[in-house]
Amino acid sequence: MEREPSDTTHSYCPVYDSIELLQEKWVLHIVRALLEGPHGFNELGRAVGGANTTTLSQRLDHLERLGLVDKTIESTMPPKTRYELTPAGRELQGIIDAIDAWARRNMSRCKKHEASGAAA
Amino acid sequence: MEREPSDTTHSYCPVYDSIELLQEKWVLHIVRALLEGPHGFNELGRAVGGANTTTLSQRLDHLERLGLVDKTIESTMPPKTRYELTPAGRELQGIIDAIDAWARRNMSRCKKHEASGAAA
DNA sequence: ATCAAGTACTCTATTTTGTCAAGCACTACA
DNA sequence: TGTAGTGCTTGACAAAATAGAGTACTTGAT
Repeated sequence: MEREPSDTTHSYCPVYDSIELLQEKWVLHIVRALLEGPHGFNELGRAVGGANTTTLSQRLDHLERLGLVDKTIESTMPPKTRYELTPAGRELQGIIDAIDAWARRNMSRCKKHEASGAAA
Repeated sequence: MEREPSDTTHSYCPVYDSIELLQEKWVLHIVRALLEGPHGFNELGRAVGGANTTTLSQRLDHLERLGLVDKTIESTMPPKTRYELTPAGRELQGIIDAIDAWARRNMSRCKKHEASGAAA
């Protein structure tokens, strides 16, 4: 009675897949930034808190392939690109809102708890 | 006009910190599993889809230090441990619900989009 | 009694993932 | 002219996650 990640009796859960996506490093930060409006590439990198270009383009590429982000090249040579959320991407607002709500209510307490050496 | 991750003018956002926490690999899966009820260690590992023990104990340790997870050793020698969410941890339900709602509405479309070679 | 499997972990080695630095090709401003 | 900005890509490298073995002990089957 073994279970593998690809186990078909346990999988196919879209929620599991979504979690897999959202826990990719920077993805949630990218979504949060993009919910505030379209961004350029470097601009976005700064907005999310300093993701490096390699990772950033990798993540954006993934989000684009999933149809959550739209990439528009406004001009090639002075390079100008615009990244923005598609309708499906904009629906992620609910998730960010939930995180926002939780964070404002619990995060400071968490850090306090951590600092007070709760692992004793 | 440089910006570093530790930039105090831009930081201190609890939301940013929460995202940092939630995007740690397996954390969302762990929370989702624990919302269904308490779990033992190996049991939890299987529930989240096969995280290895090293990573799992690391994550549980982190969540415990933040006061989101409670660890109870029920017996030392037949080893038996119980992991469960604290009240603050249980409040993460809202986030999982939001992910759940989004996933059911959009995830299948995403995968379709991806498969259809949208990166052409 | 002995074998197989389960509990909760930790340790080491290897693979996967993410990051850093540099560079291209060009514009804008001083 | 030089410095800084735009949007990326590539190759070398570091950090994180993984597999797999090992510890110590119990339960259930044979």
